Amino acid sequence: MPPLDGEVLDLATVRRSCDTCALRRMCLPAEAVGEQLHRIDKMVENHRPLGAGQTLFRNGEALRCLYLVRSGSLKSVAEHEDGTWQVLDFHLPGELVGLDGIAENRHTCTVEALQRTRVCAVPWTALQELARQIPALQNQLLRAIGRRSDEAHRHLEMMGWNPAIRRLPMFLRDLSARQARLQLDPALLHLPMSREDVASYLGLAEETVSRLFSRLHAEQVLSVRRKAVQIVDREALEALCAGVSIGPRPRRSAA
Amino acid sequence: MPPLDGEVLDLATVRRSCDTCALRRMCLPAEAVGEQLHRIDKMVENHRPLGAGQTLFRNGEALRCLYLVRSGSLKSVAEHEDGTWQVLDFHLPGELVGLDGIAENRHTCTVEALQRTRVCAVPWTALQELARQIPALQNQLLRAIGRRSDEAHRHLEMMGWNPAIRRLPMFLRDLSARQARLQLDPALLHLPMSREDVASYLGLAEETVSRLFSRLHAEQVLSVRRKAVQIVDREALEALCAGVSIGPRPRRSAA
DNA sequence: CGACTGATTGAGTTTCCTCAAGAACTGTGG
DNA sequence: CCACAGTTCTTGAGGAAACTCAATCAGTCG
Repeated sequence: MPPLDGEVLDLATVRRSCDTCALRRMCLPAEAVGEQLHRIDKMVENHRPLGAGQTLFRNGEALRCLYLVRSGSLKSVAEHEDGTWQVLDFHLPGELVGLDGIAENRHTCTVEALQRTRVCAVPWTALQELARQIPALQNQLLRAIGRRSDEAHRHLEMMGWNPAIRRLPMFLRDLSARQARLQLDPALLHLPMSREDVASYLGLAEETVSRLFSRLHAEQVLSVRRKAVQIVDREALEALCAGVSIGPRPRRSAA
Repeated sequence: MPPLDGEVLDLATVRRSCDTCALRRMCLPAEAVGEQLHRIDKMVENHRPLGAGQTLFRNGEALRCLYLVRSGSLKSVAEHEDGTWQVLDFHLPGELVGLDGIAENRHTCTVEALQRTRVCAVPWTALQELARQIPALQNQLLRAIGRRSDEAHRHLEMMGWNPAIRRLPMFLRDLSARQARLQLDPALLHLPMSREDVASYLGLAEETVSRLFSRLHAEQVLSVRRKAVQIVDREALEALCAGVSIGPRPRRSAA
């Protein structure tokens, strides 16, 4: 069996308590102390590990829980009526999943594990109730949802006006930063998703993504071997991210 | 002076109280009753009307209030470092504005009036506090933020894999539905934004949008005269929205 | 070791962008 | 009230980025 990706912290161990969890600071109980922490802890359900390709929940299902990724990774997929689909997000350890169900009390996308993945499950009604009692938790929750739409907006900005050669570096930079937060080497990426997934996420064709990887490899910006991607020249990568935009011309300052 | 757009309900009148507001059912106090309604009402600040082009808040400003559009319309604009910008959203009466500031306690985009516009302002800290006391309000608030990211995701889906000829009809259909909620004629649109704004929102060039309007006019789907757009053949418009997608091929059902 | 899935590369085509010019509307001042 | 200047919108021509189709090349798993 190949070594699992993203297992450098002791994330793979079965959850004991929030108190001892390596991800606590990135999680909902980030600011909770003592008794509060205990109440949050009691609420969390264990959830059996997901194998690659298994779904955490499906589009249309009622919202039951929010999930926090402990180890592994997942993707959020929007499924269209005509059978096409689109990757909306990837989820790494420490990230909250399931927020898509809040508006309608029903999930609006399907979340699927990209590899063997463990999550903590937090029942939504209990969480809402507890948030009412613990102001810091309410705040944490509101901000988590807010962050989700900010991220969607950043995704939108990337898709809107950047050529492909800029999108892929931006994606890799983002992944790298998220790895860094997990105390993993920010230069050594193990993409858990397929080229097709990356392409869908970036709004490009699979072939285009593949060509770009090859090109960046040839130009010594990356070292690419299938899913193992190493950032060889970070400055060059950043330069690509910052490359001249082809968006609308700068506006004259409005009234 | 030309007649203002979107003034069919008595939205233009100065706010008296949430109790008598035509937009109440779409607003935060939707489910509040009696004493609760009064407490929400007391919290709302009057806000002077904005002229076309004036900003409600700017990118980077601290989050002070959420705003509810009473009449008129606004756009959310993301401003990039290199001077380019992108329209992320349009806001019509009954819609909540300012949620972009929640994650970081600081606004991440600039919101600008497209025409003469009135809003109600709700101080954020007071709202948070009150939400703690009124569960229905907390729920309303969480769902409002959740809805915002769902909308961003739908926007993303539209931008990701639809040809231009499909994006514009989808945009018009969306606007039409939002007008219908305001009890305005869903077939008669008065676009308050410029072609450039529409183009930016759809991730297209201004010229492309213009050409598409002309084409849809020629094909009797729309009647277009500058900002006055009439949906002549709704079925045809829907058909365009549903047109064959060029996204990734349908997935075989995953494990 | 062979079949299968996923990734890469090539060739040709399409969509949509850019640049550029002209038309329509808006508002201002004579 | 009309003429003119400034915007905004429309239309045309040409080109480039990225897509589709198709074939080949790893790697993986039974």
